[in-house]
Amino acid sequence: MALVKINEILAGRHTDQKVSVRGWVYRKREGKELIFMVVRDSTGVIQCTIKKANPSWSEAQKLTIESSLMLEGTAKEDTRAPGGFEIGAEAVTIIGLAENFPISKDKSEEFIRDMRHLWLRSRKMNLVMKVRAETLEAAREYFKRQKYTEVSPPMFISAAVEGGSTLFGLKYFDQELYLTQSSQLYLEILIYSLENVYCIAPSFRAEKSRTIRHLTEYWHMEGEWPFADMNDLMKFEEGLMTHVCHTIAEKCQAEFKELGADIEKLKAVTAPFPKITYKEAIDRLKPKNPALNWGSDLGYEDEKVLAEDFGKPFFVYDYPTEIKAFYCKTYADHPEVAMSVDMMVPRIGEISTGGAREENKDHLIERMKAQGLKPEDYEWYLDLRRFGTVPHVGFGMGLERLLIWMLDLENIIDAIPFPRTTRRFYP
RNA sequence: GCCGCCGUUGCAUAGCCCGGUAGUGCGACUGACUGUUAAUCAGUAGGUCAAAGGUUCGAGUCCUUUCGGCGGCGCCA
Repeated sequence: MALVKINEILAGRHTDQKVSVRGWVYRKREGKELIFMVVRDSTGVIQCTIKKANPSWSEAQKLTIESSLMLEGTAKEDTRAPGGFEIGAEAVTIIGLAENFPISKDKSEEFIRDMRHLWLRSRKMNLVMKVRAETLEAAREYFKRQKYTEVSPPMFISAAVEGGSTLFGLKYFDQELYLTQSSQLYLEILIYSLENVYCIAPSFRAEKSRTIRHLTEYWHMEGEWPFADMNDLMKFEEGLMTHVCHTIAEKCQAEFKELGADIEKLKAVTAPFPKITYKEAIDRLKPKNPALNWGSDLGYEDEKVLAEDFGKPFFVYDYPTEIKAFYCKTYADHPEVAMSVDMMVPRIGEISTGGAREENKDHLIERMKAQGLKPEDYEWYLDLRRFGTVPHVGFGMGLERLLIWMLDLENIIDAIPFPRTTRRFYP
């Protein structure tokens, strides 16, 4: 008897054949002559029936929600069954009898967050995790096609990438270390050997943000490469975003359908994206928000207004130097403007930040001092400018922010299996 | 960091404004019934109302504080 996956049966590939499935009880309805067992595995759910005359009847009666089991029977097409197919069970074997499952149809957000380890079994989380995996795969595929080498940066670091206020500190034997908030500086080291590099790794931020788009631990897709400028950077980001959206639209149709997410939005993503400068953004927003001036940070509300206008991913670039990090390259003829670019999407705002990096050692030291940073803390970073410095660019994109936009998720915590927020780190 | 909302049985909730024996649905258990779609019907069990203090003859309800949770802004991806 062939051991099969449930989605194969639902695709009609085993109709009228004897099959064996392994999985868990998703629903159960018990009658006097007939028991309906809805069984799930990693690929889907299918209704199974067993009649009272069957020797396994008493075993089936014992089944509880989320018990694991092996079930053998005949796959049949049946319009009465949800999904159009069902298995007429001939033998049922309980593998692990489940206790009373705590998650039922009445559940609050708070409760399913406490039950995350069990909620991950839900259809919703199952589907989102599959889209997440496909997204990672599509991103890697794009980087690889463009001849980028995947590298592995450290999570323990000794100095901050930016200010330092958002770093998690930790005891490292007798020293104080931090968890990385971006792998950018380490990618910058590696371009001198491998040229085009990328990584997909966690970033940690100790921001006490209380929103639907912040995690303290999130997955960061970062790329960095030499001999490139702002145009190259935006072109690459457009290409990555387009490739990921189109690949997901093709590969995850079933997941989007069951989740009720809009797949047309992904198909509509095409390069080139709209691009506006920071100054143009300020001019556009000024009538609605008179408080904005050159030098103002664009707030989330401002970004949302812009995003609603475009209705799709777009870039804002050329920000004031004073609101950007020390490593941002500035224009030689007007140093008050930094070569920095954010990609924004509707509802979420920023999903990526990138820019050209300052390659001149003396300018870099000036910028560090202006921001109250000690150049001696960044000796190895300055060495990169001492030994064969090169113009280079890079960016970082938040994987979970990309996912909540693609899937229309209400909260970023559903884009990652084990979310860490300011208040939650269990399980 | 600032602001707002919430906490009643395993789960979801009513009751709080206007103080007077804590009610319902789901789940569990018992039984009936059913090609059912997280079915339906009958019955049973299940609650120091987040904690502490205060007001009161009397507090789930009013007041204060604390704890826990959620969200908005700031900050960011």
